[in-house]
Amino acid sequence: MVQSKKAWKRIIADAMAAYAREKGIEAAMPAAEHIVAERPPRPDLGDLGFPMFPYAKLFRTAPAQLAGALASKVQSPARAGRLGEASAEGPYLNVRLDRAAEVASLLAAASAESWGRVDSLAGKKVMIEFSSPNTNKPLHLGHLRNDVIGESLARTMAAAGASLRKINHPNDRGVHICKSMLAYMAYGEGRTPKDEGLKGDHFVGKYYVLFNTLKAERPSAEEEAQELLRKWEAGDADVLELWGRMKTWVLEGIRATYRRTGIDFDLYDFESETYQLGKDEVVKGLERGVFYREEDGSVWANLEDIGLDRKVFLRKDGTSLYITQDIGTAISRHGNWPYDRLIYVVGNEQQYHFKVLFETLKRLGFEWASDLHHLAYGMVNLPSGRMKTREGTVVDADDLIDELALLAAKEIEEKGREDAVGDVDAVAEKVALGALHYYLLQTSPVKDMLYDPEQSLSFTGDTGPYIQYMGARASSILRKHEAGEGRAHAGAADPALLSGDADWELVKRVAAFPEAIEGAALSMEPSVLANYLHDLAADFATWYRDNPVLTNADADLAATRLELVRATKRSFERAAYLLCVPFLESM
RNA sequence: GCGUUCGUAGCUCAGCUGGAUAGAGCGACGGACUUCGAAUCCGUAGGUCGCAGGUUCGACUCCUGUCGGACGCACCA
Repeated sequence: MVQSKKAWKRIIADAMAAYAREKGIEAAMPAAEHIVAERPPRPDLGDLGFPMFPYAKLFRTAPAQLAGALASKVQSPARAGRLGEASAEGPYLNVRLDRAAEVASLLAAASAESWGRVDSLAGKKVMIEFSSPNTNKPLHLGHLRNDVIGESLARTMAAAGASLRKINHPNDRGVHICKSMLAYMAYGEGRTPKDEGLKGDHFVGKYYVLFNTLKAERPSAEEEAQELLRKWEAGDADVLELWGRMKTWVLEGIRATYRRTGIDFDLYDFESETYQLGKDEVVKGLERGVFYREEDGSVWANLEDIGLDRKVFLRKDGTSLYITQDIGTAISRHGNWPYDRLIYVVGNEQQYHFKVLFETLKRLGFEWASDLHHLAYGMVNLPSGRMKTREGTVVDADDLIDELALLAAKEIEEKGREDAVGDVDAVAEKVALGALHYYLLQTSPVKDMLYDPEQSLSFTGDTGPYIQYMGARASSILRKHEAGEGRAHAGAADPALLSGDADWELVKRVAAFPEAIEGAALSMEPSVLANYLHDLAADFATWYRDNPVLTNADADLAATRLELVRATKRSFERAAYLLCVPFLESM
């Protein structure tokens, strides 16, 4: 279908050129790739629509008249290429594709191993940094959004041909880490997560919260935390030992959550290992006049000329800051693996930071600074407002998934699906993840979103489970066929049989899968794919209800529709994978 | 105060690089299971796309202003 669209643009461009010659018009004609194609609002108007408004004044002809003139010019090349036919529909040149030809090419493409891969980003190296948790507490709902955006985007860009490197840049140093250490020293009595029967991240997180208690009991606690940080930076053996121990606990816990949600990384790039980076670059930049030194010795950049502020890059004692480090990591990453793009999946509260970072790298003379991209995502709010640690309104990632899985298991039991499903808990877990991930990806990343626990626990409507259910229904039909049931065995597939309107609508939807991947990959918006998948599921639901496959009286039609089900299922599977929604054969 | 960003149906969200009557889901109401699994399907009701200008043959989409919300403007990360 993508090919046909391109071919039509070519044909129309040629027809315009010919028409221009006839009319003696010298003006430059639009290039084929610039001709806009759209979907007519109603199926009976055709499969593709080309508005003629933009070319009216070029030809000094009314759009409707132009559409008419081009329609006749276009017929013979279209027929020759089995591309269907064109007609003027008011000011639009509309195209009805050759259904049999399109069905044949779709069924062939969808059965190929390459189905679900496009080449829009072929040869590109994309590095993506996401998740990057603090190593003093477990993951919460906000991380889940970050994680699934990053993972889904990585998968999608890889499907679009890019080679990906996924990086986790945990924040494992700083005063907040020291606070959990201090509280552990005060209350931990040498206990381990095992002793308390807690997951490592929850265990350490507990002490981080206990720091507030400590502070109430001991007013010097804040200062002690600062002192601990100084010792850490000085390399104090005892401090480093405890730091390492607690960090390991947290990471074990967080990694368990990643395993559960299907998130993984090519590289862990700890801040404790990179925080010294960037200083040299700042010194070099100082010599070149990119930075200036204040009287107290601190080093600054003045970005006021582009409407930003002045920003510190080195403290007066010469130590580095967050932004200094980011300068260093960007440079060293580019040195190790020269990327065509580096995407930072980081909350939108850091937009200013990245603006300054990118601008500074540009001023330092790195031409690849324009390849850096901050994928800013919005906050996840609750109906009651913001999540706040102090108010205990943070939705813990593990607890949330547990709760969802429990509910899914109950649903399976209520429907009496235990036997059909096999391992109830395993399937319930996948339904839970499908519900969660789809919910988080449905909304475009830039927007703040509302997380309504009750609504997210509902499995009806525009949800992950709905999509999984449709995938399972498609699988079920194929399974029955494999088991020898149905009439498809007695027939032979013939693409021409799917020319009826009902089949055609589903064919078009399935065929649009590659375009959805391309759209999501280029715009870096997993929600594009999420919306596509929902449309696919909804179209399939309507279709299979009214159009018998295995039970069809016509064996050839049964066999052909079976192929369409197969193509649909493969699209479900691959699209769901890209969205981190587990595919289920049965649920 | 300055900057960034969001503002579409009662609620949660779509709406592709501006194009033909603005779409889903939830909720409400009414239908469909001796028929490939009803976590489903079909129908009805519900919107002056925050507001006001501007650009354009054409604006939910671009520009300006304005109102409202969120976030940011640390020698924290």
